[in-house]
Amino acid sequence: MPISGFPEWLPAQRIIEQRVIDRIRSTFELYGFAPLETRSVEPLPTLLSKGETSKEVYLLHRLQGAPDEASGDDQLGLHFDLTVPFARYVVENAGKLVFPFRRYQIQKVWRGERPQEGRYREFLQADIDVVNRDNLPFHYDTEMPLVIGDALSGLPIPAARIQVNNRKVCEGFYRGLGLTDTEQVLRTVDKLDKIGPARVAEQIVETAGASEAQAAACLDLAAISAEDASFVDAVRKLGVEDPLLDEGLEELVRVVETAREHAPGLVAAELKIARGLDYYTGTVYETQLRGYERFGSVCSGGRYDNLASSGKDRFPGVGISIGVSRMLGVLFGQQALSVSRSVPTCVLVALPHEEQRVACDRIAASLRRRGIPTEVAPTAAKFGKQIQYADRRGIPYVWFPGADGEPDSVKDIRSGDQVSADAASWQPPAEDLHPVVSGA
RNA sequence: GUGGUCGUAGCUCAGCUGGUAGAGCACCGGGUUGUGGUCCCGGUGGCCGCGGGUUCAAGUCCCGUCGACCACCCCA
Repeated sequence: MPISGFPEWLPAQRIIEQRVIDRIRSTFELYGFAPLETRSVEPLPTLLSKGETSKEVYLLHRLQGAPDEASGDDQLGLHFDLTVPFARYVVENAGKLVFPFRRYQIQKVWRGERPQEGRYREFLQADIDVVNRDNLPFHYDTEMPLVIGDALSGLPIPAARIQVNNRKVCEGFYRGLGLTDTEQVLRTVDKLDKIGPARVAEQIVETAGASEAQAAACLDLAAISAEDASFVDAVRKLGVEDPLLDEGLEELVRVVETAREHAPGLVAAELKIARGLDYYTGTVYETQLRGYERFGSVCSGGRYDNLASSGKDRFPGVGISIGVSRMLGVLFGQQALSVSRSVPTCVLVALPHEEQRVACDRIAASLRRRGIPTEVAPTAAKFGKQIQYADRRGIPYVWFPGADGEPDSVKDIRSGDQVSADAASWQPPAEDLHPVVSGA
C-alpha cells in the first residue's frame, strides 16, 4: 500500500524524472554552480530559525532512545528545504569556501503537510543559490530566472512563466501608505487569487488596521503586472512615496529588463506575488507552467539578506528552487509526459536455443562495448514471443544471431525492416540509443 | 492539523429500495509446430481498500481506519 505523501513512480516515470534531473543538473553546471549535498537532518533549532513551520518538520529519533533524549536543542529533524541547511553549511565552512559561492543541490526534502496532487511529504527539489560575505551584488538576482528558464525550456513541458516581485516594493508602499503591519498585509494580499479583491480589502481592514482607502491602494498595487519596466509608472501613479519603495522598484526593473533581453516572455513583474518563506528580504520568484496555473508554483525562491550570519559575518544570498516532484507529479497526472520505452534497453538479442546463450552473450557484450544498451532474451521462446517481449517494453531492435555461418541480422520492430548486421560495427541511429522523453 | 468527496479484476467502470459479483480492455493458451502487432475461439483473474457494527442476510446501511483527490493552512 502507498503511504500518503510519499510517492513512488513506475520505471517509465523514473526514466523521465532522471532525464529531467540530468537536464537541470547540466544547465546548473553550465552556469558554473558547484555541486553540493548536505545531510538529510539538521538540529531542530536550525530548522525552526526561519519561522512558523514547526508543525511540518519530521523528527528523527531512535526506537530505543532514552526518554530524556526526546527534547531539547539536540533533537534532529529532516530538512524542510535546501536553503536553510545550505545557510548553515556556509557558515560552518566559511573558512574553506570561496566567495561569492554558487552551488546547486538536488535532494529530497520533507514536509508534514496534507498531500494532494503535486503536494507531497517527501519530494525532490533542485536548488541554486549564490551567497557572498557581507554584501551580495544585485545582478545575481537577475541571473536566477535566466538559469531556470534555460533549464526548463530544454524540457518537453509547457512554457514556464516566472513571476517576480520585490518585498521592498510592497513594504515600502504599505509603509508610505501609513500601514505598520506590512507582514500581515502581504499575507492577505497573497490570497488575492483565491478569495478575490473584495474579501482581501475586507481582511486588510480587519487584520492590519487599514482604512478602506488604504486597503484599496494595496489592491491597486497588487493589480499591477507587466513584462517590462512600465510597471514603475503604474506604481508612481498611485502617488505613494517611500525610499524603500524606490529601492525595490529599481531592483525589480533590473530583473525584468535583464530577462526581457535574454529570454523574452519568461519573466513578468507581478506585484501581487508575496509569498515564499518569510526570510525573503527583496526579490521573490514564483513560477507557473502555462496551462497548469491551478497547480501552483513549480519553482520559487528569492533574496535573503539575513539568513546566515556568524558573529559579525553576514552571508546574504539569493536562490531559487525547482520543485521537481511537484512539476512531474502534476504532469504525470495530466498524462502530459511520455517516454519511448520503459527500459533503457536498445537491443534485445534473440535466443534461438538455450545452448546458444553463450554466443548471444558475446553478441550483447560486443554491442555494449560500444555503448549500446543490450539485453539477451530471457528464454528461448518462439521468436514471436521474443519480439513481443521487446515490443511490450518499447525496445526498438531485436537482434537475430545467424544460423550456420549466416550473418546476424537486426530488426527494427517498429517498421519491420530487417537487415544483415555485424555486432562489432552496427550502430543504431542516435535517437534510438536511449529512451526519448516527449510531451503528451 | 481541520473539513469534504470517493475506494468493486492490472486499467476504465456496471452492480436497483440489502438477497453470498459482471462487462470492455489488458493478460494467458489455441487457430498460426520458431519473426510480434490484425482477426477468431477459449481461459486465468476479486478477503468488493482494511477492521468492527446493525441484520436471517452487507459490495450495498452505520462507525473507525488506511489510501486517492478537493477546500482550508501552508507551500515545491
